[in-house]
Amino acid sequence: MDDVFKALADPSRRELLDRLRIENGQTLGDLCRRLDMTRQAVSKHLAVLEAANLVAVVWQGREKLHYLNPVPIHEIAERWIGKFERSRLDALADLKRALEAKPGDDE
Amino acid sequence: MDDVFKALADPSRRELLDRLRIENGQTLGDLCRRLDMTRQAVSKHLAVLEAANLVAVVWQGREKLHYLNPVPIHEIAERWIGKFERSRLDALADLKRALEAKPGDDE
DNA sequence: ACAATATGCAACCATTTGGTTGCATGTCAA
DNA sequence: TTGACATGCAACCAAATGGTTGCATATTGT
Repeated sequence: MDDVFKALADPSRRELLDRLRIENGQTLGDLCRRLDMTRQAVSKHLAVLEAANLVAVVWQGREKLHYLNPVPIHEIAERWIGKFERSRLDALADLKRALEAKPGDDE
Repeated sequence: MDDVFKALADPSRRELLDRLRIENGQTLGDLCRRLDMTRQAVSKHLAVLEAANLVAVVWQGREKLHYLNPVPIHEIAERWIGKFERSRLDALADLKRALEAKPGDDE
């Protein structure tokens, strides 16, 4: 799971995922267009995304097609973010209480 | 928003958030216990979390109380992960189709 | 006043990261 | 077959990251 978080931490990689979300199954070359980076840089980013299992790859002759795999993101949403969502309002209440309590300590 | 992703990318920092979720309003010292790291290391991580607005801080004398702020995580869930959840099944279908199409190309 | 406690700040270090350039390899099309 | 195209691999580099140690500062309790 750490791989997924790490992969999502980079804006360029999130951009790549966004592009695949808009048009799935693009090649390296496709993804390079208008992405102010070298092909090799993009290639490295894609390797990270592959390692995190966020994109799957299908070779078609000399072309490598990249497909978005939404499963890991879904799992993070379910298992990790979900936890925080559940305690969200409690945490906000704690915060509010703490912020109100201290400054007016001197009554 | 990038700050939030970057902050969430580190396991130690997610651990810290987890601890605050379990018990909100802990001090630096509290958070250091059983966290195999120097106080300064923990302090740096907390600084990153503060910068990302994921924890809020209330000074109480010489103690610094840390409170979880769930808002940024909520926003990411809503605005970013939500997008991918929405196109989730389509992407899975694309993937499946691509995987099935190529290997059995030779019919 | 003073010692203990809770924290901050700065310098330093090793490793990782994001990027580059150069060259090699495999596939398609004429 | 041969040239153009799509990609991979490796070396290299600067900057960011995660961690340390040492010292400074502020607050508390006796």
